[in-house]
Amino acid sequence: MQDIADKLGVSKGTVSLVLSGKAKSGRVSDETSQKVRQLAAEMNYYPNEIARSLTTGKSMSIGVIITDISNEFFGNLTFHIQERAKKYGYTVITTNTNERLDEFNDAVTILLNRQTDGIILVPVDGGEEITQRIIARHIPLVQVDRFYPAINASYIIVDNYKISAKMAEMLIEKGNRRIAVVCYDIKLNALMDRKQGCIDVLNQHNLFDPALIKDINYEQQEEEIYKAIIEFKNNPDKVDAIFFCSRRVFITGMKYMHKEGIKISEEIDVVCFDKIDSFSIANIPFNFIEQPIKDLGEKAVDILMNQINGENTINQYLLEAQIRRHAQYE
Amino acid sequence: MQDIADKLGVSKGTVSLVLSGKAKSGRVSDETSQKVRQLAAEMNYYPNEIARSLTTGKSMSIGVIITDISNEFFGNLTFHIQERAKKYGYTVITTNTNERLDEFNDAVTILLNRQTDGIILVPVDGGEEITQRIIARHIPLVQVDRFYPAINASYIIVDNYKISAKMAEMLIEKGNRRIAVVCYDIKLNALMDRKQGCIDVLNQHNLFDPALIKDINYEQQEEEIYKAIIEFKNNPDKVDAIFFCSRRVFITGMKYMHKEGIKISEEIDVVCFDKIDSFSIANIPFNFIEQPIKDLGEKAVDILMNQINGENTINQYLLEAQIRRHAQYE
DNA sequence: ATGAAAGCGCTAACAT
DNA sequence: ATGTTAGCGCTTTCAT
Repeated sequence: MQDIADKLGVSKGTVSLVLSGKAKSGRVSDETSQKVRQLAAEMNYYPNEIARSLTTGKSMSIGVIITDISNEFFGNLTFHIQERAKKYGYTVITTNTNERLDEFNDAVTILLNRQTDGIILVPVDGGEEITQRIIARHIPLVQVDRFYPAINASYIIVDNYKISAKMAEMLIEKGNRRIAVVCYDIKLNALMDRKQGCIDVLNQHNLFDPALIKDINYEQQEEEIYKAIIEFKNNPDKVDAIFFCSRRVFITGMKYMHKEGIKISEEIDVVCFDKIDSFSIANIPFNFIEQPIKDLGEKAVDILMNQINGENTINQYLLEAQIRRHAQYE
Repeated sequence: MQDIADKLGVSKGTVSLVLSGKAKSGRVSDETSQKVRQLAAEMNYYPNEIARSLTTGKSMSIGVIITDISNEFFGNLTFHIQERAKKYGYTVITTNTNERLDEFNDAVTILLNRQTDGIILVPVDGGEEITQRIIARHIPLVQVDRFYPAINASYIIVDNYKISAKMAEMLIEKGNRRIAVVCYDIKLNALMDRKQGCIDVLNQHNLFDPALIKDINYEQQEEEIYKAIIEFKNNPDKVDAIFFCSRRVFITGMKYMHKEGIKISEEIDVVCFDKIDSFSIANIPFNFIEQPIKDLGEKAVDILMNQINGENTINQYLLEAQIRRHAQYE
């Protein structure tokens, strides 16, 4: 920048004004503007955003902390966050926690140090303390997909309880009586709500059987899900339907149902919480719950941007999911 | 930092030395070190990485430009890149091009301005010019999954041609004679190699029939793939197998094969180029090609880091993919 | 063993 | 309409 100024015999300040688009305001003459722009192009000058950030105090970047970018749900979520942020002229730094507290803590620290202008995060079990630090430093924050009840901050999540209850109602209406639920044992509201929504409805209809509720340990999901499927298969009182509380659990469950020769839908109905891109490779009918991922991501960014721009209110949104059906051909 | 220095009556420089772990070198006394560390913790001081970057000239971040983070392949790739970068203490900024040149150009410009210490990118059709700028600015660069033949830079890709040819050989060996290929018409080496690998082998065996090679337009893939499936179904000379050149094409193809009542594997064999997480929801046997995504991502980071650390050689790797089988139960 | 000071590249307030 | 200057928070060289 100094180079440009020198060669043109003008000052660095003037060059800065032109190059950061503040030339209009009647401040710099068109002639100078032209010359500066032209020379900048010739020298192929690129502004140094780091230096700019240091002076302005804004990094024009936001941090996103998710569980695992290779997971289809978070991949989609991140995609929409990134595309939305792009519209605002913001850059996105993503990090994975792999559902681990230590990685979550590291991620927050790094983003804080990098002076991201705001943070969107998917809470991890036990992360309240470090999350409070974000707030203490007055860095705009939005929780997504889950939230810490003990923390007073913005969040945007899906109404897991409601849609799960609705799904259970629907299963019962269709004549299912013995309904099983397979869910991780992780103590996060998103998952617990899904399970509880089912259980409450089953109870209302006097159809609740604790033996049909399976809590799966995340680390040993393969074995535990397999075990659950076998139990359901051998249950003397025939199981009518299985509600799988998340994508991965559903995939694994289907695998072992196939292995056990269970005719899905004919013998046992299944439900998947989440839409999977590749449902169509299986020609089997079942219901699934589609979350409004695009809304989730875009709105998270919108809320964050409002906070970055000085708005001081806390926004807590509960979005509605949809029950949909993957149909069978023929 | 100045605050800490003032309160302790030492200089900013000393504090800097301690806090950036350079206290040892016999430079700062243990006593001062202690005091500085303690006070920093009390005041809960966070270093400003932006300022640090400005002085050191290293941003400790790398940029990653991919097609679309919501795509399972790129989600996985990005995951491994991020995890590897984390090990090196680097932060990752990701952006999606959506396979569009304008977005690709924007992405490169943004990363260059942000002073990322290196860039890993998935080339987009026509992006040679801006990619040259990265090189002109001496920013370390690694291409992944694809590469620009006209550009002399590092890359790491999968040997698409070889594995596709091998797959075709295998199909023929198993007795398939009429083998179809469904592939996007995008002019990127990764895709063209997959198609060509098949075609060359078919030709060698005198089994090549141009009518069975379908070039699919990316924008109208649904309709075009459907049309292709119908054609195959109605082909008077029975089609034995279909090689789908990528994940999305496979999923869509399977959908329409189901719709048309084609018995997959029994009537027509299928092959999917790429592994899909949720194959197991379908109890259908078929072969697929698994790319070494983890290697791809990790090695890309390793190569980049070597360059960042001053190594000047260009590394071009061709990794081997694997043929695997999704088995059917019973 | 520690202090002082320059400077990274830019912006913004103030002069002129 | 444009020049000057201070300073963002840190590292690093050179003195002391």
